[in-house]
Parts: sequence; C-alpha cells; structure tokens
Amino acid sequence: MLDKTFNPTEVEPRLYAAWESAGAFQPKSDPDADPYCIVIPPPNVTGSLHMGHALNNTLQDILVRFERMRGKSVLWQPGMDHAGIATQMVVERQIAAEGTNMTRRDMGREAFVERIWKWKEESGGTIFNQLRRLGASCDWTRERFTMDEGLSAAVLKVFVQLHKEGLIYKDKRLVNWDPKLQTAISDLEVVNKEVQGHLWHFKYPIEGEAGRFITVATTRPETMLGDTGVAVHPDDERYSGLVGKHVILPIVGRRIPIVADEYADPEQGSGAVKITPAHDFNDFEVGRRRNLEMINVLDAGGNTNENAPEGWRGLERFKCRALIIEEFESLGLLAQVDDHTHQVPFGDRSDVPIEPWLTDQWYVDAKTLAAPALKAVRDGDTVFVPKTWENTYFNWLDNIQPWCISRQLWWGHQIPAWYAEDGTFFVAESEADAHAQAEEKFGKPVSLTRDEDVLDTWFSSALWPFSTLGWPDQTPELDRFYKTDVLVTGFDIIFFWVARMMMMGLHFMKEVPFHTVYIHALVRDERGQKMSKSKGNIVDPLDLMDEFGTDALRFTLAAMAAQGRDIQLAKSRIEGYRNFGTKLWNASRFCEMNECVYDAAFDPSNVNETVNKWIVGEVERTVSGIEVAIAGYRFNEAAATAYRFVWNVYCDWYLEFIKPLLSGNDEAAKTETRATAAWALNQILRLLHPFMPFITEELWARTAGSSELLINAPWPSLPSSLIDQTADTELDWVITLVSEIRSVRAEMNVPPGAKIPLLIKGADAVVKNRLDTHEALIKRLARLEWINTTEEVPAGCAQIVIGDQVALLPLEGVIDFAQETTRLQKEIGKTEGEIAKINGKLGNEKFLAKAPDHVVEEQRERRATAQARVNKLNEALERLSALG
RNA sequence: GGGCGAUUAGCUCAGCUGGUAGAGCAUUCGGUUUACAUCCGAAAGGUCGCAGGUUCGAACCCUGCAUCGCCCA
Repeated sequence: MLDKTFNPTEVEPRLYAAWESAGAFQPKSDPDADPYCIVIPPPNVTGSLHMGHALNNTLQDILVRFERMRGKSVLWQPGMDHAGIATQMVVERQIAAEGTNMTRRDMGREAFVERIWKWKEESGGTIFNQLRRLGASCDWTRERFTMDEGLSAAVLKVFVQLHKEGLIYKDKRLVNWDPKLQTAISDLEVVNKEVQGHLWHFKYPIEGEAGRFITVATTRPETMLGDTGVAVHPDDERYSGLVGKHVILPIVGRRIPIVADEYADPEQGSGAVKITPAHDFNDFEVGRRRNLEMINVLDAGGNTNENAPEGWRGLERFKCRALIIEEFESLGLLAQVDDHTHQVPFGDRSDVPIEPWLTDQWYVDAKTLAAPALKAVRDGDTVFVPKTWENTYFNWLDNIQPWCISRQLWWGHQIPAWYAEDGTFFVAESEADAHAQAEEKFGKPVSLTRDEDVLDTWFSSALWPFSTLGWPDQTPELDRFYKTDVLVTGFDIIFFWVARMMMMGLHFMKEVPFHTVYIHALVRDERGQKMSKSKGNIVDPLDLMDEFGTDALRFTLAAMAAQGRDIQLAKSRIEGYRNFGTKLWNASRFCEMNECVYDAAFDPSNVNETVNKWIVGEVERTVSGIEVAIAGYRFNEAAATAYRFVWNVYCDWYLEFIKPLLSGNDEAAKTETRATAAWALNQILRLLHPFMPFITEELWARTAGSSELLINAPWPSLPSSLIDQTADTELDWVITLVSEIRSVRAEMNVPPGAKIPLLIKGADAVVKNRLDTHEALIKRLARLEWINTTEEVPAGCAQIVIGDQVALLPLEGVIDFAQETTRLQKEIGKTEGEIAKINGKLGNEKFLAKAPDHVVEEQRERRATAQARVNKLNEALERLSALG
C-alpha cells in the first residue's frame, strides 16, 4: 500500500543511484538506434548550482529523457571547465587566508599549479552532485574537464594548426588590462559601469606663445603623463591656426604636437582633446594615424613607471590622479572641474577599473573564422530558437574584433610557444618539436624558454562539442554523435561560447557543432530582479528541492519556460506543482486500492465501455500534444498539456466516472475498466517521466509490474485511431450535464448532501441511451436521487438547457420563483449578446465576401446553436411564469 | 546613441498561422461523496499600457507615445 504522500527525501537519492548503477545514462549500444547528443554547457569547476543552472539542466534532462524513451541512443556529455581566473583567485585567497604571507609567486608556478589540482580534487565540481540531485541523467562515466589530458591535446593541436594557418598571431596592441589580477582579459570580460566622476579641464601652454593655452578635458588626469599629442577637429576654425604647433606638457615638460583629427569632437568640452595612445583605445587609433609616440606610463599593477618624470614614479594610479590635479591647480592650469557621469570599464572578476595597456599578446583572427559561422546560421545549418537571438549572434560576429587569447595566469593551458634568446619563437605541439624547429632555423641546438602565459578558458571551451567526444582522435563517439543535436543555454553566453564553438567546430570538423541552439530564459526573482549576490535576492534551488522536492522544482521550471520570456519565480507556483505530484500519487493510490493492475498485454483499441473508449482517446491526444510541444522546444506547453490531462481529465472526471463501474456487478466491465485505468496511469507515468523523473519512477516501480526501470521504458506510441468521436461527444455531454447541475445546485443553495431527482425533457433515443449507460455516474457526480425522462414540466423546477434537452430539477420548496426567473433571464441575456455579436458579423456584406467560407460557416453554426438555446430558455421562462 | 524584449484578472504567467481571452495562486461561498484538505464543488474577477492605422475581423500585424528591463557602444 502506498503511503499517503510521496516522500522525495527518501526516494530521490535511492532512485538516482538505481539509474546510475543500471547504466541508464549511457548511450544504447544498438547501432540501429538514432543518435541524440547534447553537450552540457560546462559549469565552472568553482561553481555551485544556481537557478540558471537548475533551469538549464532541467530542460536538457527533459529532452534527453524524452529522446531516450523514444528509443534513441542518447549521450548527454557532462563536464566542466577550469575557469582560469576564477579558480586561481579561489586558491590564492585560500593561501592568503592561511596567514603564512606566502603568495603564489613565492610558491613558484609548479607548486602553485599542483596546489590548484589538489584543490580541484577536494572541492572542485561540487556542482555535479547538485546536478545529480536535480536528476540530471548525464553519462558521468564520460565526464570531461577542459584541463584533462585529452582536451589539452585538442587545445595544443588547435593552437598549432591555427598558428600555422596564420589565424593565431602575436601582436602588440592595447589590451584590457586588469591591474589587480595582472592579466589581460577579453572585451567580453569587461563590464561597463556608470560612475559619477569629474571632467577636469587642463590648460596646456602653447610652445613659444607665452600666456596662450589650449584647454583639454579628461576624466583620467593621471594619463596626461603619457600624452603625446593634442587633437582638434580639422574643420574647427577656433583651432585651425594651432594645428602643426606644439604644446609643452605641464609637469612632464614634453613637447607634443597639435594635430588635426576627426576624432576630436568640436561639441565636446573645448573641442580639443589630449591624446594618450598607450592608454586609451581611441587615442591609440589617433596615434597610429598621426604617427604619435606611444608612451606607457603604468606598470602591470597600475602604478606609474619609469616613464613618468622623476618624483612621479611608483604612484598608485588614483593617488597619482589626485596629485596631478593638485599640481595643475597650484600651477594655475586647472581651468574648470565639471561633475560628469560616464562609463568606466571594470573587470568582471576583480571589480577594479580596467586599464587599456600596451602589451604583447596572442590573438585569434576571429574575423576570418567568423565568416563560415555567420554563413552557417544564415543558411539555416544551425537554427536559433527563438529565432530572434540570431540577430544578437549576427550583430556580434559582424563586428567582431581580434580575440585576445593569452592570459597572464598560471592556471590553464600554457601557450605552446618557445622563445630563443633573440626573441624568435617557435610554436609546436611539444618542446622537442620546438627544439627541432629552432635547430633547423639556427643551424644548431639553442636553449628555449616557453611562453609563460596561458590561454583564455573559452579557448578550450570553444572545442567542447568535439574535444569531449575524443577529438583529435577519430573515436566512435565522435563519429556517431558529432554534430550534436541541440545546445541549451542562456543568451548571456551567445558571444562567449556559442559563437566560438560555431567557429571552431566549422573550422576543425567542417560541420556545425549542433543543428539547434535553444536559448532559454533568465531566472529572476518574484519582483523581476536579476538574481545576484550583492542584491541578496538569490533563491537557492537546493533549498527549493529540500522544501518541495526535485520534481516540483523541475516541473515549475518547465512550466514557466515560455520562449522569449524571463522567468519570475514565485514560490506559490512551485507549491502548486508539488501538489500536482501529490495528486498523481493519490490517483495511483486509488488505482491500487481498486485493484487496477497494469497488464502489458492490454490493448487500448479493444475496449468496449464508453468511458474507457473516451479516456484512451484522451491519452492519445495528450501524448501527441506533448510530443509536438517538446519537438518545438515549447516546454511550458508540454508541461501544461500533461498537467491538464492528469488533473482535469484523468483525476477530475475519469476516476470519478469509473467509481460506479468498479463497485458495480458487471464483472466484464469491471475487469476492462480496471485494466484501462491502470493502463492510462501507466501511460501518464511515461509521459510525465521527463518532467518529474523521481515520483514517476517510484510509482512505476510499485505499479508497472516490471523489473524494468521507467527511465528505460519506451515512450507511448499510440495510434490516433484511439480517438472515438462518438465517445467524445457522449462524455462531453455528460460532463456538461453534471457541471450545469452542480452549478445550479450551488446557486440555488441546495444542501450539498441532499439528493434530488432529475428529469430530462426532449430526450431522443440517443440521449435515452446515454442516460441509461451513464445513469450511475451521473447520479453519483450530480448527487441525484433518480433520473427520468419526461415531456411534462412539473411546477417548481429549475430548468437547464443542455443542447437539445432541458434538464429539470424539481426543487419545490427550495426554489425561489424570482431567483429562478432572474437566473434564466441572465442566461438569455448572455446568449442574446452572443447572437447580436454574431449577427453583426453575418450582417456585414464585406465579412461574407471576404472571410473564408469555413469561418462564415462556423459563425452560422454558432448563431443557430445560440438561437436554439435562447428559444429553449424562453420556453423555460414561459413555463415558469405560467406555473408560478 | 544603436538594438532587442516586455506591458493580458489582485499576484505569477499562458495565449502557436489574426476568427468565442485562459491557468495556477490569492479572494468569496459551500463541502466528514470510502485516492487526495498538499483535497473536492461552485463563483466572482479583464476597455489585453495609451493613441492612431491596416483588415470583413486585432491581445496578436504596422506607426507613434508612455513605462519597465536587457544587450551593445
């Protein structure tokens, strides 16, 4: 006997272990099975499960379980990335907390990296256990890590090949430099924040013209130490006489030219702008165009360096800023200070202002790689769902910049480039190979040192769809599962990851990595705020799983995953879906109590009882509805279809319908009904399994009479011929009749327990037959004493028009004449309003001329039905007044 | 500044190709009907942000505006 409610805490870990030990997460080896593959968006090794992960992985698991049940050979490839900066920071902080005053530099590279590996073994990947709690059916036997041997080999090969092809190169450019972490970062790792700052106006004296100045404005005064020019707009007449002259840079004393360049905006400030090519991206371009010197005045830590004048060296950048302003003021060269709100770039990891800094870095020629990636989406080889995200993808790839891939970190894939003493470098897959190249070049063995830097984590993540399948080896998995089917992810990493996987996949595999990219919603809190630690509005999915069970959380996320919309997670919804699980549980209890035992040999197309014919058709409709919805990635619709069927059809009506049958004397009907109820429940467990894997598996174990696990059971495959129009019409009529009677009873304040008689006026043979068939259940559900047909209407009846019949409830003594009149009049008014609306349409020549025939026909039918109803209601009203 | 999206019941959200606006929660009324009070039955609740336009017909398509949010610069 089933307990009264489902107990997720006990069941979930047990079933997960059972699935895993049964090997259910591994792809079927059957060579005839269609392959289906999803690669997981690799979480950070430092990560822990948040709502976004919960949603992301729930959706993937729904797809994966669904396709697995549909007989495909399914691989959900799990793994995580090494998260270069984040992981290094975690371990550095840990070392700092030990109070030994050791830094990673004191430890040395080798010891530090070893320490990170140790950390990884101990605390890395906690998220995987959390994904297990979520029920994720990844093939854990194939778990990969971007730093493991195979994936590192892939990285090496890709780097060397792209370098050979000229698509990776070394360049001295301005990069986004993080002075705290002391590494370059990519454009995408920079967050622009609005900051209340100032605009300082500095007067620069014109050379040889005492007392004449040109005023420039800046938000970063400290960079003036590196100024090498002043630019004015070529058309700006105020300054046309000054172009070609020089100014003497205050404090520094450097003589720098005034140049004409369109970058200077005459409308902004004074119209003249200082140019610091080594410390500003725009100035860098101006400097290139106008041949200005590039002077780097900051060191890696953001302090002024030896290029600053004596007395100004070794100053922290913001301290330096303050001193510069002071100095200008005391020199009488500070013309003006404005409050100024502007965007300042911050490192997304370090949260300190980024410095544009001139260094040697490695770059990927993203523009070249982007071309096929753009074409593939334009041609539809890869489709975004919803399609609107393609614009985001196009937009970014159309304007793509060289991708800076080197990072001044120790944790990551070390760049496979070796330098000779003269700076010549050799890119090779191994040190031996580099030496061989060097020997060939120099004609003798030379000593080489390896590039210290490592690659951007996203460089290895970009290879994920094929590196995890074994590339560069030609493994059977690679052959079978690439290209993969769908990538499920949030829009925030379309740039970081999706676009880069497209580029690398196309370049190295000559085929897109996935045919579909499903972009899901962002999960927000109840007030629509993005969840973040600083706002303190994080909802921990683990807490929700504890409180409501995993199935409830999963079902909620699926039900709310409407395309193109963010999810605002309300607890009340989760609670509601927890209740849904309880409902299912209790329906199973009901079946159990009534000896409805599943029989694998049961044939739903062979049932005789109308209710059974009806429910098997409803099951078929539900199954195909869910199939269509999942295939279209409309998870919310799939969930809603399942929910409505289970609760509002199977539980609310079918189980109620069959109660009289089950307690009746017709043994054949009883046997068939038990089998049908059990069969329908069994189908329900299958179709809900992808959404609610735990409760369905548990119920399956207790009801399916099979040692096979539900996770491995086939998805229902039912012929549409199970839908029986006659049974549908008949049961619809019964449902309407019962509902209307209940409604009138409530309205008339008939005591709920009171049994009343029902008379049906206008019953033809078909209706009489229906009444006969369903008498017991109608009596039960409408709380009736008896049912009869009649052509006479006794006094004191409530009259309900149902199709061509009138249901009469003799309620003498209970019924209030005035109240019943009002009720009927209200009903008439409502129906007449409907008719008037339809008449408006049908009376319109243009509507008749232009609307499609079937629409016009539909309106005519509706009018006829409504008219008939009004007539019947009017008759009822007349009878009432005649009798009253 | 450029782009994208949203605005539907008190709240959280559905509404696919334009053709009768829906669900859950909350509310109100009523329930010891032998699966379920994590439940059952009934009810109330909407000028679909505003203004134009297209159309026989608009929550849906177009334009403008307002408010909110996100992405990019």
